[in-house]
Amino acid sequence: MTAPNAADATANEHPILNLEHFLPYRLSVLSNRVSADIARFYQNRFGLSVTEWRAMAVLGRFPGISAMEVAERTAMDKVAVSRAVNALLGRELLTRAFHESDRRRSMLRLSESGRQVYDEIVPLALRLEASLLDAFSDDEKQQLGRLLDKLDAAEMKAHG
Amino acid sequence: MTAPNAADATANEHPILNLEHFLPYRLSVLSNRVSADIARFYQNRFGLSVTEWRAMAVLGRFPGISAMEVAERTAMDKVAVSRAVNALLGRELLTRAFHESDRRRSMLRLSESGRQVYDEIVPLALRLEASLLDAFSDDEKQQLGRLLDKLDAAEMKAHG
DNA sequence: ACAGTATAGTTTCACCTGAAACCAAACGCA
DNA sequence: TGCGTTTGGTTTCAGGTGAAACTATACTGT
Repeated sequence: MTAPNAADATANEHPILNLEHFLPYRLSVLSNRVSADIARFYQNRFGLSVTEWRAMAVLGRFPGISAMEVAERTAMDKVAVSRAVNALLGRELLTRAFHESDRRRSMLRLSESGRQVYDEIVPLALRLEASLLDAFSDDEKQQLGRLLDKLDAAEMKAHG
Repeated sequence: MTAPNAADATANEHPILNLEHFLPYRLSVLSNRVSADIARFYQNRFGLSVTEWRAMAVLGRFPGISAMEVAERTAMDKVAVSRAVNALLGRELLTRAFHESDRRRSMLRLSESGRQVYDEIVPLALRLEASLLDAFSDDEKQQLGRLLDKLDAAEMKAHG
C-alpha cells in the first residue's frame, strides 16, 4: 500500500471528532440552554426548581397519580420525585392522600394555590416554546416532531 | 356570554401543558438519555466524566488552545473547565504550558497517553452517533441538522 | 397463616455543577 | 511610571443528582 494521503491518515490513525457537529453534543448544549432559559424564569418568579415544576406540570395534567407515576411521566428518578414532592408539600402547592387498599401508594394533586401557580406558568411556558418555534413553518414543526420521535426510538433501541 | 364548552374551559380557565409534547422537555429527556448512554461507556472504560471527555475532545481537535477557549468551544463554564483540566493534568492525559508573553494564558495539549485515549474513544463515539442516525436517510440527517441550527438561532435570539 | 419476594417511597452518600468571590498577570491611559 | 480595569484561572459555597441501602406495606405460593 502506498503512503496514505492526509485524509486517510486522519481517518485511520488519528480520527477526529468534530464536537460542534457531533449530534449528542449539539443536543446537550441546545437542551441545556433552552432548559436554563425556562428554569430561570420560574425560578425567579416562583422559586421552583426544574424537578418541582415538572412534577407540577404532570400533576396538573394527571391529578391523583402516585409518585411512581410522576417519575415515569417526567423521566426523573424516584429520588428526585420524592424530594420535589416533599418540597411542594412543604409549600402547600400539593396535597397528598394515600390509596385506600394500598397504603404505600400516594395520590398527589395540586392544591388550590398549586393550581394557581400552574395556571400562571403554563401560558408562559407555551409562549416560550412558541417563540422557539417562531421561525418554523407548520411543515417544519411537524418534521421536527417526527425526527425527534425517530431519535427517541433509536436511543431506546441502542439501549435506553 | 353563554357557558363555555369543555374545550373553552380548558383553553381559557385551565390551560394544560402536555409535557410529553412540550419541546423543551422532549429535548431535555432525549439529550439526557443520549448523553448518559455515551457517558456510561467512557466512564466505565476510562473513568472520564463528561466534562473531562469534552475537554479532551476539543483539545484533540485544537491542540494548544487555552482553558478559556476550551470553555467557549465546549459551552462549559470556566469553573468546569478548570476542574476538568486539573483532573486530566493529574492523570497526565494533558500537558500544560504557558504563553510566553501572557503568562496567565495556558496552552493545553493531549499528552501521548491522552492521545491514545482520545484515539480509542473517538471511533466509538462516532459509532454511537451513527447508530442513533441509523434509520435516518441522508435527507433526514440534513434536515435534522438544519432544524437544530434553527433552534439554536431561535434560542440565541430569545436570549441565550 | 406465614416465609419469601416485590413494590412505593425515603434517606444517605459521594459526586457534579454554577455563581460569586478571589488572585495574579496584563492592559490602558494619564 | 503607576493606578484602575480587564482577563485567565482557581477556590469556595450552596445546592442538585443518581446509586444503593433502607423502611414499610403488599403480594404470592404453599
